[in-house]
Amino acid sequence: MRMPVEERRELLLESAFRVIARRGVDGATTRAICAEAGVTLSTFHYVFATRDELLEALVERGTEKELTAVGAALGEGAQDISPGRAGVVAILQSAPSAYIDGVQADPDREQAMISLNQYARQTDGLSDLGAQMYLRYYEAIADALDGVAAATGTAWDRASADLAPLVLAATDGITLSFLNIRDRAICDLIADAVVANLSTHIADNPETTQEKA
Amino acid sequence: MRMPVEERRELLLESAFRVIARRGVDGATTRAICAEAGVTLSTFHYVFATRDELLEALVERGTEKELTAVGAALGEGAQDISPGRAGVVAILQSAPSAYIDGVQADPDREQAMISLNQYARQTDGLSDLGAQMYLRYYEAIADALDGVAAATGTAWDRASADLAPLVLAATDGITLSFLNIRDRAICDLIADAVVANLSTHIADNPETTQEKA
DNA sequence: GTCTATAACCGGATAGAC
DNA sequence: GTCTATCCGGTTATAGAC
Repeated sequence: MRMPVEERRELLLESAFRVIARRGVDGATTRAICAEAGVTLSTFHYVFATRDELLEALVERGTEKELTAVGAALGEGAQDISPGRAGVVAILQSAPSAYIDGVQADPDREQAMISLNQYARQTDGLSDLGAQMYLRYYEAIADALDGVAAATGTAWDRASADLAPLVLAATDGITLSFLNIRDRAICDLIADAVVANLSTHIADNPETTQEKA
Repeated sequence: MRMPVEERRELLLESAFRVIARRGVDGATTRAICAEAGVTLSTFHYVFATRDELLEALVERGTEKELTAVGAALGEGAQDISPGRAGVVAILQSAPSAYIDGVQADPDREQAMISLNQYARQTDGLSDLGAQMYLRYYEAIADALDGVAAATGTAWDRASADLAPLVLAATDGITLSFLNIRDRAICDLIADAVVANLSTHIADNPETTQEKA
């Protein structure tokens, strides 16, 4: 079945991601990817010069997709905004819950993201990309935290950039816990702890001081 | 150089771990492991029937070693015990700091542990082992938390089994953060947050009530 | 127990027809 | 663009000498 290059490229990237989710990066041989995509080796090499090239593209693409997914998840949480500390807590509680829902619904996806991150870290020329990936997550989370504060008329008692690492660490912890023992209750425990911790960093500002009293 | 089987077995396991630390599980070919150990392929297969057999043994051994390492780290922290809330906080602060020191001193070691955990999770017949690994960590951490409380004459306001997941999630988060961006300050931020969170769960008991006033 | 040599296989990549 | 057929390097595992 003939197909323009860009489309075939997308198909191969998606197929590769699915294979990696099931069998890890090293299990994602060109043959396995091609079988998943329903094409032959030649078609693969018509689109990508080498397997490494596909993996690099996949690492970049994975980061972008994850960032938009995170943004979307936080967007949902920001639906029901009530001002003041209570409003912040409500949003803080819904976001990790939504994240855990996502992990539970599609654990293989997270498995693939972890595999790709590890691959990037251990691969010459891609380790910087792994670092950038994390830094961009931090930025996105910090922006989201600022957004929450702004929307609820509150503020954080320290730079949101200092709070973002806690959030990412928590999601990493939640993800690994779930992938290893598949116990949602434990994930909720971790999520509750982060929410509790973040809550201690809400510094009510003038508009909502009445919440405090 | 002749050597009893058990000794050769140990040597091969250690060599394999070092190779995995540098190049990942899939980079740990039998050849690479043998080169690291200074033996030939035949010697490898005299000790282990297959490469998979070595990897399985290594996953088990890795868990044990990590558990004893965690125990030792907590043992150090328990040197200077002062009673009451202040004593707990002191221990809580020293433990993660020591953990981060360890990660910083030998990041490849953590890289190897992560690789092995991921390998176990994605390998048929070893995924249960990955789960057990995590559950045993939880137990060890819960025991340590109980020990801290007992040594300082305090208590936790909830089951230590409900606090353990937070600690492991934090160490996972710290480890991944460091491996990706190598910024110790960020690791300390995460560690501080866990300590702060755990501190909120100290329920002073009769012996140390004076601390509260 | 450890070696050298080799069998058997798998993976990435290419050639050339269509 | 996509196919079939093939090359070639590297990997696991084994055979048989010492």
